[in-house]
Amino acid sequence: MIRVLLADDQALVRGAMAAMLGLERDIEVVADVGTGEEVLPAARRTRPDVALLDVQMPGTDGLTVAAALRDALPTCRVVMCTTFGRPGYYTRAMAAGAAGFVVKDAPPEHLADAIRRVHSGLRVVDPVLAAQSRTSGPNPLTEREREVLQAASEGATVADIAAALHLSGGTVRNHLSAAISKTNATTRAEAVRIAERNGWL
Amino acid sequence: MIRVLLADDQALVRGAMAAMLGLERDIEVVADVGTGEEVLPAARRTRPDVALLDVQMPGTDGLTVAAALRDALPTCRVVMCTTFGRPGYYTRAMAAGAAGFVVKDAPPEHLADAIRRVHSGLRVVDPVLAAQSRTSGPNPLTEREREVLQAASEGATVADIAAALHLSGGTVRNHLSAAISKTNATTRAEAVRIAERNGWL
DNA sequence: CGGCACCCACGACAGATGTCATGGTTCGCC
DNA sequence: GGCGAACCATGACATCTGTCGTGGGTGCCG
Repeated sequence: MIRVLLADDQALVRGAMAAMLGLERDIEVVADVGTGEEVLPAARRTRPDVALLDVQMPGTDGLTVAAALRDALPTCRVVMCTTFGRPGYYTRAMAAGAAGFVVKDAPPEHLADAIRRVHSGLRVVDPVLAAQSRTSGPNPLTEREREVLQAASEGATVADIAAALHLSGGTVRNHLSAAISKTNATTRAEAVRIAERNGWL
Repeated sequence: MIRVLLADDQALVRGAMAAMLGLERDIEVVADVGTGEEVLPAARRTRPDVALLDVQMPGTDGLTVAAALRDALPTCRVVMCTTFGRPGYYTRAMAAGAAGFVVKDAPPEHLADAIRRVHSGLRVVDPVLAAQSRTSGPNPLTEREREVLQAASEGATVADIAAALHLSGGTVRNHLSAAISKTNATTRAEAVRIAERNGWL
């Protein structure tokens, strides 16, 4: 029996996935939570063999949780599950010690499959994403650039960002300019889109 | 036995929802499709009692499909299902003739419940969303403003939009200015965010 | 130590953006 | 017919944005 912990912020799909996995003879869902913060306590309590984590969650995101979980329960294998097949997510998930990566576009059978493989010590990779993550490369943005672009992505103006990060307006524009150039964009908005698509934010 | 058609672009969650609904004694999933275009043919073939449609789908979106389905199979009731509880989606879904509206945050039991209620002739509404849709009101943007803002949301500059819509740059700026003012925003980017949140795009 | 990368800042400039005033057209409605 | 709403357009203006050059500070590595 493979003990599975489920983490996804959308209760409906979480319940649905639990139902689907429950149909499998060798899989047992022992816990399901809706936020990143709940994962660790639930995992300590239920000792799952595999944790299925959504990347996007309110509060602590799945990637951070994956790393923490790896430290707290080294025997528990992690499968990341996400709506968006962004190359950056993939690489970051692997860096955070995930053993598998499944996009929500994949055929349903893939999920139970991935859980079994990961449980038996194998790694489950999405070949398309793996290729993309090689071509798109690692995050080219420096920490400051990422921070500034992130703020801009939420609709903040230069003045807003400058105030929030205690910088001068000129410096903010410099960082934005660098980010725009590194993403091969021509506008701030475009840079945001590209960075988001690659999971660089 | 309630015959249900499932439409959601993410195969994994579609399969999971099918599995969950399959556990219910009185519900039978007779078709499941991944795009808006496939809905009508599948519905004609399988004659479902209830269609569960995701709002966001590649190609034809769920709201359009709902209206078409209402014309083609008037006996088939429609439940809209979506990740984002945007007030505009709710009102548009109701206008398109949907009988129910479920957000993916809702507890899993709600889904089967909603299907049963809708099948028995009732309407299923999300009280929170209904309230929001009253306060946020109907789409204040004119068709042109919506069109221009939509283009801007995809990262296009004024010049790009002007070229795409065969307008002068000044006109585009005027429409954008009007949209910004109507959304109580101060920037184009902010206007986009607000409009998206309300489902006005 | 001398590079090198990153961070911060200032100034200046072209171009884009948001606002406003003004004027034209069409269409539906009282 | 008069009126208002939506559409398109122009020109002018203040402001914001993106770019570039320059300079100074830190820390790391060969």
